[in-house]
Amino acid sequence: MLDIKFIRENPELIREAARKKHSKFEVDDLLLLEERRLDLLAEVEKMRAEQNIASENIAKATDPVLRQQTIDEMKVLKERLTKKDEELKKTMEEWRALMLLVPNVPDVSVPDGESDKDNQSVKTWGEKPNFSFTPKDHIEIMEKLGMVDFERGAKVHGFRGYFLTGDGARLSFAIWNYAMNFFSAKKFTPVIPPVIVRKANLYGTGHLPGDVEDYYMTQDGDALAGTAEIPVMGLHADEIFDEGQLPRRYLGFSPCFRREAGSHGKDIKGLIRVHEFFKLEQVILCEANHETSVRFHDEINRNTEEFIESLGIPYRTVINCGADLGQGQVKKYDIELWVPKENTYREISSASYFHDFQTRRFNIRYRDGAGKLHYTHSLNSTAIPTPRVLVSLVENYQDADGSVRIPDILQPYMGGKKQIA
RNA sequence: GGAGAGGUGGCUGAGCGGCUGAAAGCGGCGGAUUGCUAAUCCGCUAUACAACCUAAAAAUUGUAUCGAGGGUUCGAAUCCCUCCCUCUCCGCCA
Repeated sequence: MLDIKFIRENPELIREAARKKHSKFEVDDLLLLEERRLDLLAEVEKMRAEQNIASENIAKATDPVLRQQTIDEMKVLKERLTKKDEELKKTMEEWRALMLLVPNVPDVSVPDGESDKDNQSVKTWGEKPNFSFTPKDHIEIMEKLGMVDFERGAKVHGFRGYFLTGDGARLSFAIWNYAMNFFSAKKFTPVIPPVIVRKANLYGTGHLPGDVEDYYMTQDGDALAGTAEIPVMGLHADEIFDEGQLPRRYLGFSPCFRREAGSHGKDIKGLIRVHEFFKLEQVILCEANHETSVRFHDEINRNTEEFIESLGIPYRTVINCGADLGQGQVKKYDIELWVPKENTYREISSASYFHDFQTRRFNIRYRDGAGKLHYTHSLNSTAIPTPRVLVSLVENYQDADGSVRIPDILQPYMGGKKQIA
C-alpha cells in the first residue's frame, strides 16, 4: 500500500514502477477513481455538516413547531445523503481494491529485466570444489547415507514429499542451533510464530491479493504461512512504538508451506522445491528513513552471506531485476549457492526492503522525538532455509567414497563428528 | 464442544439516545515553586481524511473514528441485528 497523496502527486513514478515490474497496473484508472472519490466525499461531508448543525438546533429548540419543521427537513436531507453515501461506498470499494494492486516503486539501482534470468551478479565468493571423481547429486549422496527418504516421503505425503532421516535430521538441527547462536549474537530476538494465520496477514505482507494460488488454506479460511515473515510482521500490527524501541530485529523460525502451483515439472526431484520446509527468517522494523532501510538491507543480506561463508559453501549474490521483484519490494538481493552436480547456483535466500508498503497495511507505527507518528519501515531476509541448504552442503562436501565431510563450524553441533559416512 | 463476561484515547477506566472526541487517573509536554533530588501547583496533550493556505508546513474549517459491518432515529459510544476478537469456568487434548 502506498500513500494516495504520494500517488496523486507522482503518477509517473507509479507508471514507471509498473513498467519495470512488468505489472499490468494502470495508475490512470486509480486517479480517475480517486477524483470521483474526492468529489463524492466532499458532497457527503457537506450534507453531514448540514445535518450536524440541524441536529444541534433540534436538541436546543424551544419552539415545538420549529423543531418539528427542522426534523422534517432533515428527513428529506437524509434521503439524499443515503443515496450519495451508497455511491461513495461503492466507489471506495473499487478504490480499495485498486489500492491493493499499486506496485511499490523500485529503487533506481534495480536493473531492468524480463525474468530472473536478468538478475545481475554482484558478488561471488568461495572456491568451487575440484573433484578428482565424478561428483554425485544430493539425492544419491543423501539416500546412500540414509539422510533422506523420498520414496516413503511420496508414500506418506505425495508429490514432493520427503523424510529427513538420521544424519539428515541431525544436520538440520545442527544448522538450526548454529543459526540460533549466530543470529542471536547479531542482536536478533528468536521467535517461533504461529504458522496458521489470518488472511489479513497475507494482505499485510503483500502476498495477497496477488498470490492466492500459492497458499494452503484451512477449512476455517486461514492460511498456512509460506514464510515466518508473515506472522512475524503481524506480531506488531496496530501497535505504536517509541522511536527508542526501534529497530526491532527478529529471527523467525517456522515451517513453511508452499503449494508451488504453476511450478509443475520444475525441480521435481530432490530437496530443491518442496511443499514444506523449515526456514529461519530475519525480519526488521526500523525508523522511516530510506538510508536506514538501505543500511539494514545490506546488513541482513550480509548476515546470510557471512553465515554461508562460515559454512564454506561457494555462493554468489545477485541483485534482482524489476520483473523479479514482488509488488511491495523496493529492492531485493538473492543469495545463490553453488550446486556442483547441476553446475549452477541455486537460490537459498532473498533479502528485500519495502519502505512503509507493508507497515501501512499492518498499521505499524512509531512516535518520533517530536511526537509525530510515522509508519515504520520493514525488511526481511532469509537467514537460512532447510533442507534446501543441504543440497549444496552435501554436494560441495562430498568425498569419493560417498561420505560427506561436516563443515568445521557445524561439528560441535553434530557431537564432534567430522563426517557422515 | 458447553456456560458466562467483555471489547472506549499512549495506558487504566467512567459514560448507556442530543450539552460526549468522550469524565477521572496514569503517562507525556510546557510553565511556576524549589540548594539538588523528591514533592506540590497551573496549563496543554488523539488520529485519519478533506477544504483552505503554502515552497513546504503551521493555523483555521469540515467530516469521520468508542472491535468490524449493517439497522432503528432528524440525531447512536449509548438501542437492535450479524460477524470478529479477548477473558473466565467446565469438558477434551500434546
